[in-house]
Amino acid sequence: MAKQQFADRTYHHGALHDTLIQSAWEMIDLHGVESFTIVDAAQQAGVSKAAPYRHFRDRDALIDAVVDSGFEKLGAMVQEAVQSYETGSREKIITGGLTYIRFFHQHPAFFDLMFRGASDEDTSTDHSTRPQCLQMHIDAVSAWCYRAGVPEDMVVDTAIKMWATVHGIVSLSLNSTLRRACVETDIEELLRSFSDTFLDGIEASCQLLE
Amino acid sequence: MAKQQFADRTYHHGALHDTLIQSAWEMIDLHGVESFTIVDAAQQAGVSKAAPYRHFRDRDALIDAVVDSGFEKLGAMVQEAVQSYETGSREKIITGGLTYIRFFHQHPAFFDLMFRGASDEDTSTDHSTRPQCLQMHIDAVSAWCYRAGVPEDMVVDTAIKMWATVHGIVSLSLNSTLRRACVETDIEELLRSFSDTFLDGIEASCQLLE
DNA sequence: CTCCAATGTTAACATTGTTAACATGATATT
DNA sequence: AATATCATGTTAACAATGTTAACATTGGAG
Repeated sequence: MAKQQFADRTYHHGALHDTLIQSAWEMIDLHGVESFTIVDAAQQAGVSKAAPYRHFRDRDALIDAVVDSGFEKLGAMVQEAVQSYETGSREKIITGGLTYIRFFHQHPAFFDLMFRGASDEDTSTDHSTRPQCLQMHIDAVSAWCYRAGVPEDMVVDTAIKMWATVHGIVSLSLNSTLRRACVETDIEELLRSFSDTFLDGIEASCQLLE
Repeated sequence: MAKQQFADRTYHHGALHDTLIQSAWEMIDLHGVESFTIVDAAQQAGVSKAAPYRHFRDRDALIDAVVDSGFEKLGAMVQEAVQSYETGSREKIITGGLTYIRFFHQHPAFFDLMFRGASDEDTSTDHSTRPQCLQMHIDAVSAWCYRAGVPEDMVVDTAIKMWATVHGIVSLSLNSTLRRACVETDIEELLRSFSDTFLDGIEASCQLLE
């Protein structure tokens, strides 16, 4: 459906690369990676099933590109949500986390995909969007740490712990088996209280140092 | 290699169901799920490629059974590691978490697999090993909470948060992109300090209530 | 001992990923 | 403007896999 603007055009598609990534995103978003095929993607774009191979080495490479676009979307969404909050505020960190949660609740199929362990050591493509997302988070935590008097050498540690928390919560809430165990738990409230307990703990331990 | 005890036996294999699960475990453990095929599994068991369909509806059903066996292994390993610790102790919880981390560092391919979100609502098979793993953890946290004077209605909440923490840490340490950000971080030490900060926070907030 | 249900085999088939050989046309160069 | 070139698309093949149907074997219940 749709995408007819290119379907009956000329011999050359003109924007196949981007169209494939976008189509693939939508298809995976709706039905998961397992059922995603190059054939379907090509058909939806109105080209032959061999055409995608002019733009992507193989199926995995296309999926990899879709994952990159996912990190872009995630980064943009977090940035958007976070910008109005004061630099160094606790709310800025928590809002980032909440947005992270909401993003993957909207696109659950991509959670597994974007953080699967077996990411090839693919040096050919860029992938810079991935560390960027983490860096945004580290910056926010870093600013808060500075304000709260947390020593320099604990910043990355603190950021990692906060990220692990948010990530673990998402994973929990997306897993069908484990979800049953906490069906009545408000996920967003869970993150808030968790963050507060944790950040309180950091602050307390740092005040002892002074 | 191996499995010849059944290979040249009779027309009927005799233990194909379990053999397939075990072979599949090993193959996935070594090379990941994507490259796992029914054909290979059948060949390794010394049967035709159609034989597995007498025991499993399709490829996914076999993988699902392997995942169940994984939860069994995980549960056994945690139980083993934890049993010598005192009921209700903080160390018992942390040791459980450390074992969880070690298990998935030994079997990284199964982390994605065992916690993938799109687990079908398959009511046909058992799957009771999955909640069992979580229940063990909840019990340990529950015992600690009782000792620490944490009110009843905070127990599940606390257990979920601890689980999310451990799970997030594993996910972080297995992901190739994110691993780089914390390459010099000692994962096990990270869990210890995180747990201490968090559990201290819980204890402190509960003492205020008294 | 006989029969049947469980389990295994062989032989097909559609789908998919992938490549090779060929076609087209947008664009730079003369 | 004419043309050469290279990126991009097409068609036609292929092997591998998942899956099913039709048939074979056998262990065990009656």
